Amino acid sequence: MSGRDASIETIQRELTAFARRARHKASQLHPELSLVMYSMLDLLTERGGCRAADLAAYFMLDKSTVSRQVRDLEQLGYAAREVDPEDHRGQILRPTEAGLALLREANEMRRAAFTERFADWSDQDMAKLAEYLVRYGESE
Amino acid sequence: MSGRDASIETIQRELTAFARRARHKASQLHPELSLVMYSMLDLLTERGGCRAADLAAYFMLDKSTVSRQVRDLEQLGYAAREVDPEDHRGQILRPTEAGLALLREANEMRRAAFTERFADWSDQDMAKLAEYLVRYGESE
DNA sequence: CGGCTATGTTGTAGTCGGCAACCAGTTGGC
DNA sequence: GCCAACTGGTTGCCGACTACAACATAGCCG
Repeated sequence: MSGRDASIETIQRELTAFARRARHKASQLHPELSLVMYSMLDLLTERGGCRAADLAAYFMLDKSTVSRQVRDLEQLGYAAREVDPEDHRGQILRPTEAGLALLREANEMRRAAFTERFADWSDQDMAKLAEYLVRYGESE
Repeated sequence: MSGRDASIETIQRELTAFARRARHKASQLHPELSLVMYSMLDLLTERGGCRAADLAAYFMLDKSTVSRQVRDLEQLGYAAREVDPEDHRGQILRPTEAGLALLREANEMRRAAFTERFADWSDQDMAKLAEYLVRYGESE
């Protein structure tokens, strides 16, 4: 097996291992916000508002799934919807103040856990891992 | 926010996004085998047989969940059970020939998909990503 | 033997996800 | 202008996965 194939094996095994543990750890880290809702709120904040179709595309989820999650987010008061003035079919989703506060809190808890995990990493290595993951994510 | 914190934000977001997409991709790659069953079959093969309790501990799943998954694996003919001769409470689980063949095929398909995804990556970058992921996984 | 622990199974319920059918708004060809 | 095709979103329905609790069975130790 070539070095390339060995790297591929390692990468797929590690990413799969991560996927297996993600939900378990997520519920431990911030029990008040499901992983899905957290991720969606995070993307809404990152992009400063987007449509449900964008969420569905980004997370590779069915639009019905996104529709229900968005409905719950709105009912919990963490996100608000307004009709897109440029296209009345769509809705612009934005996090509310409560949503932003919850997100900040959850982020801080998660950041603390990650900080501990990366205690012995150099700044350069962390930046490079982040860069690789973005590059990998973009190829999906 | 420091560069370190920014890296942590990116890493956690990308890894979470990966987890969300993992199941989706897994079902596309080998529809006949769920990600959980694949992982279990993989561990059974790697360890050359183990008990349901070991699977539960490794995947951080409830024993009832494992029990049902194992039952399905057996009904599909991909795994076999036998009472542990040393402890009649437990069962030794082993992949069948069909299970091994399915695992080989799924592995090959996955490897091919990853190969395509990394087509424009240099050997060095792939090796470094693999190294980072292993290092990250070890800290879990 | 009698309590305690460990291994699995089953019942129940909740969450997440996809598919299909549907409605509403937009776009493009005629 | 008008109808067809497409897009964004909602809802009904169902299957997959998971946890928790209750239970049966088998070993362990006093």
